[in-house]
Amino acid sequence: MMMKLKSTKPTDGELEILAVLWDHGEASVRTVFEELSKTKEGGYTTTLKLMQIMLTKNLVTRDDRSKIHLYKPAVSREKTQQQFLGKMINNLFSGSSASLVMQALGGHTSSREELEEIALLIEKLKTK
Amino acid sequence: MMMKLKSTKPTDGELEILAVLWDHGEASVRTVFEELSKTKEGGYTTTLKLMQIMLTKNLVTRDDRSKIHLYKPAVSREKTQQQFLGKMINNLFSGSSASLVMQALGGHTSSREELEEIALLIEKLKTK
DNA sequence: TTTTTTGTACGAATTTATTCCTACTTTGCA
DNA sequence: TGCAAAGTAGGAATAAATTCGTACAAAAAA
Repeated sequence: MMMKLKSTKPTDGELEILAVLWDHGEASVRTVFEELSKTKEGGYTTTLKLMQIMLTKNLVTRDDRSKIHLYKPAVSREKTQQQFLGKMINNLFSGSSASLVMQALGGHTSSREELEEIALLIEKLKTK
Repeated sequence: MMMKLKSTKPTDGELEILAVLWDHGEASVRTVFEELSKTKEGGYTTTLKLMQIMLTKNLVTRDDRSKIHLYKPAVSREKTQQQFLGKMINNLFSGSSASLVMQALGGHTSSREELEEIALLIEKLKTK
């Protein structure tokens, strides 16, 4: 029987770490820590511990052949985005993704190029 | 000096309660509890306690002239949507609202009418 | 009027997330 | 070699969110 390893919903702190890992592809605790330090307080071992916990939650994988362990995201950015979008659409937008899109477009500025791109996608979706 | 009453970011549990209050405009603990029970376990006093906490956080207001206290949302649905969208755009979409919109459109189905409506909004935004 | 039901208040227990301290190990270098 | 630097592991303290038990007050029903 096929048993998918459950990956729980990342917390806020975990999301920050995942963001770094998604950008780098693979990174040591040191690298992640340095990156987070740019915008955030906190000690080295805090990041370390969090990443260790993420390992037990199967949010990341780890290569520990070397002394310096290298971590990789075990969940994709896109999948995680969908996960959070879905939750938000249910919780806050009564299940209507269109309503979320309208709010996002209305409340946050987008460049003309981005708007063009979105319009294009809509055309494509309409012909489906 | 103008001091705005701080209203902190609602938690998941608080969001569920707010959703009921937004729909009803005003509701007793009993009403909210019944509503939540449709999709969720948990005792009456749990909902009560949560709503009391929300009062101290200024997420709701309360009319306690009658024995049955009536609660109203103190934050608007739209404002809260913007708050969460903003956070999500930063955390998960590298600050690009357009990228969030693309994901939402791509990953969650919308009706043709909704797509039309969005396309219309985009036209309006482009002429700005 | 007595009793039962429905309600609020509040404290305590639990759970989950976060933070940091300390111990120990390995590596690099003087 | 021996010492300092950089790592990981793991436990304990703290914080935040959630859950529920118990006490008591008010209203409704018997």
